[in-house]
This record gives sequence, structure tokens and C-alpha cells, in this order.
Amino acid sequence: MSQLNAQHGRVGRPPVTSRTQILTAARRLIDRDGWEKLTIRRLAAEIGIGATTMYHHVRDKEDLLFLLIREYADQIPHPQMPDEPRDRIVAATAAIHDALAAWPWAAEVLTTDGFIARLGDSALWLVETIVAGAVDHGCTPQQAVRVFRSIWYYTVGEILVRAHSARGRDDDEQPAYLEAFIAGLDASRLPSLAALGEEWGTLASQDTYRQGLAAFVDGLLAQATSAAPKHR
Amino acid sequence: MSQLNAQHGRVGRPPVTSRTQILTAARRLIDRDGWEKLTIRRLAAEIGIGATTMYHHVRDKEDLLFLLIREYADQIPHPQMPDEPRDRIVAATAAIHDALAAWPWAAEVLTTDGFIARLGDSALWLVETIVAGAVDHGCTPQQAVRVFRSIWYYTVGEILVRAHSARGRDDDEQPAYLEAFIAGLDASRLPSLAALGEEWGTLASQDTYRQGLAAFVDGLLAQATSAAPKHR
DNA sequence: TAGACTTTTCGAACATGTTCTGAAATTATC
DNA sequence: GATAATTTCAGAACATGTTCGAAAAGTCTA
Repeated sequence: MSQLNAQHGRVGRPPVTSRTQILTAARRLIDRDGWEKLTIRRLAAEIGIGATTMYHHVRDKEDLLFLLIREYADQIPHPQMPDEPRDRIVAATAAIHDALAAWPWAAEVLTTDGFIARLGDSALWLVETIVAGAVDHGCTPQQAVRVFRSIWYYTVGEILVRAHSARGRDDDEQPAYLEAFIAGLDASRLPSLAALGEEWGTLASQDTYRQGLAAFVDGLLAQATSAAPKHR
Repeated sequence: MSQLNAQHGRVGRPPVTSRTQILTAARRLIDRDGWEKLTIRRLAAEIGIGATTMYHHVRDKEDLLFLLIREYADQIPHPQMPDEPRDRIVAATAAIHDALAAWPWAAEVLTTDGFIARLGDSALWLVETIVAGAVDHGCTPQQAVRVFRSIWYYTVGEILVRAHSARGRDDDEQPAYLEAFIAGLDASRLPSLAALGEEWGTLASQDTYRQGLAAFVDGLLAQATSAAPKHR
């Protein structure tokens, strides 16, 4: 019928900007100036368009960051998958964790509603691996989802706390508030904490994510597959 | 020497505002209009001072929220402490969790650097309980700190995800993105997730914090007290 | 070709957290 | 009593995310 005039199949003012162009510029901006410098206005200026034009290609800044995550998520290397279901869960979770921890701006959107659901297929296969691993280990699908969610909370918390602690901590010196904290501990009311003393700072800065993850997975699987949950 | 003229021991323009006055007004504002309405400008107007004056009594907004948390933390009821160290850990952690989850604005500062260290003694005794419980169960102090940190990450993650999911979800209806997510699942590549189907939404909205916490504590204690960690 | 419709673009404006600079109101000192 | 020091107060201004309304630049229809 009207295939003649439908040259581009489009009507309206022709766009001068594309979503992919925005994402490309965003990556360039992040790589060049650091992700803290990624503001809507700077990004728009980088492309050469008005700042408010951005909102026609992207719902809001959160959406922008999310689209970036989906792009990067495609690059997550598929880890070697062990035979044991339990080990597959650990490996897949660690892969997600390491990827997200490597993108500081991921922390900005990690807790948005439906983060998992808004993830692309490329990252969802890791979720699939976790759920399937739990089922393979003997969990019901319902239990498997619970396993995933619990692990997810742990991972999100670790990444967020890490992201907010890492800001401007280059050298080995302990931050000032820590010394005040330790010095102010009341040994009579908080004996265990006071006994730790300066060691708290050392221990708190160590990376124990994987150890905790392994313990969590073991605990969750044991809980799910014990026919009669411990009475006490 | 100069004790005569030191009537109030103070020099300079007399303050018209006190920090406690600010905190009181902040609580009033939160109770009356909801915590989303708590802005620096509104709070200043509520007291009747200039907005920028606030920054003489409070470092920044994060600091303000933190001071509020310390106030509220005094009100955390001391839960009945069970005999078993393991159960004490669970009870203390759940007490912290429930308190923080009840203050939506707590989510804003939960991940700030040194959150624990900036907590008041009134909340620290719960941390003490957790660490002491782990030691009582047979952990070394170092392991006990690891136990606490792991649990803390899980708790932080749960609260944050919950806080960002709860926004404007009153009825039972599933959000739109969830339907799209489920419908878009590729059953051939994501069989477990596709098999769950609509059930994902139901399961994802259930409160499984305590169950996960129990499993985590058990897993952590088992890992710490097993002399020779499992070889595989 | 003239208007209707559609899509994109963008400037103005707003709320917010925050910094800067200077004014105001006291006490201390001579 | 004048001047200095000190502390508190507050207005102007900035960057940011974001909304609103209107202008611009096309296609479609009569």
C-alpha cells in the first residue's frame, strides 16, 4: 500500500541522537574522566545535544546506568562450571559479584526495584545457574529461589559497603573515626569488642566475601534439604 | 584567673539553635510529613532559621540522619537472650535488622563508611552480643569478626533491597516489569527460571530474612569451628 | 501545496545539597 | 569605651537531576 513514501518507515522530526550513541559516549566519559563525572549535562555536552534531550532516549539516570550495566554484563566471562551443584552456585555467584564490584557505578542501581528482572539474558544465565544448581542439589524450586535471594542480599550488601568504604582510601592508614571508635569502647560493657582493639580495623578491611559465600551456600543447602528442619 | 567574666564560658555570638533542637524538629517533621519530606531547607524553615545555618550544627545531611539513628537506636528493645550462643547471634542480628528496617531513612546511610563504628553504645551492645556469641561457640576473635561482617552484609543487603522495593507497592498487583520479565524468559536457555514462571513474583516478595539468617549463622559457625575446612 | 500529525530537540525553571562570603552579636582586652 | 577576637547566622550562588512547555523538522492526507 504505502510502501513508497515509507522510506524510513518513520514520521516526525528525524533524530540526531541514538541511544547507542549515548551509551557509547557514556562509556567514553567513564573511561576518560571517571564515573563520578558522568552527569546528564556533561554527557549531553559530550555528544553536543541539549541536556534535556537525554530524557527522550533514556527514562532517567538510573535507566542510563542500567543500560550500561546490561552492556557490560555481556562481557562477564562464563566461568568454568564445576561438577558439584554446590560449587556451581558458588562459582556463578562469585562471577556476578566480581563483575558488579568492578563497576563502581553499579552500586548506584543495585537495589533498584526488580534489578534481577531488568537484567539482560546475558547476566540471567548466572541466575539460572544458581537456581538450577540448588534444584540439582535437592531443593524444591521454591527453596531454590530462597537460596538465590539470600545469596543476592549478601552479595548486594558486600558490594555496597565496599563501594562506600573504598572512597578515597588509598594508603594503609586507618581512618580517624576508627581510632576514636576503638578508644571509646567501654571494656566493661563491650568486652569482646574492646578485647579486639586495633585489630578490628585490620579485620574489617580484609576481603572475606568468598569465605562467607561458601559458608552461606552450605548453610542454605543444608537447611533446605534437611527434611525435618532442626527443632531448635 | 579569668573565671569572673566567664559567665557562660562562651565567647562569640550566642546560638539561637541547638543540635538537640534540630533533632527534635527533624523527628517532628518525619512523624508529621514523612521522612521523604525531610530536606535541609524544610527543616530549617520548621525551626525558623536559615537553611545554611544548619551546616553549623550538622556536618551534612548524612550526619543528620546518623544522629537521628543514634537517637532511635537507644530505643531498640533488648531482646530476650537465649542460652545457646548460636541463638543469641540470631536474636541480636534480628533485633538490629528489625529496628533498621523500621526506619526507612536508615537505608540512606546504612552503607556509609564505618557505620558500625559511628554507632552509639546503645546499638553496639548488639554487635558485642554477636561477636561474643561467636566466641562462645568456639570461634577465635578473628573468626568472630568475620562472622559478624558476613551477617552484616546480608542484613544490609536485605534492608536496602526491601527499602527500594517497597516504594509505592500497596496492593497485591505485580509490577509491570515483572510480567515482561517472565514473559521474556527464554525457556531453552533459562529452563529453571522459565519453569518458575509467575511464581517468581510471589516468591520474591516473601519475607525470608530470618530463615536465611539462621542458615547463614549455621553455615558460618560450622565453617569456623571445623578444624580442617572441607577439602572440597 | 496547506494543513494535521508526530517525533525530536531544547531552554526555562524548580528542588535539593552544599560552599562561599560576609554580616551580626556577643565576650575579651587594652 | 573602643577595638579585637570569636562564634553564629544567613543570603547568594553552584551543580545536579528532573519536569514543562514550546519550537523545530519531518511525514501524511486532502
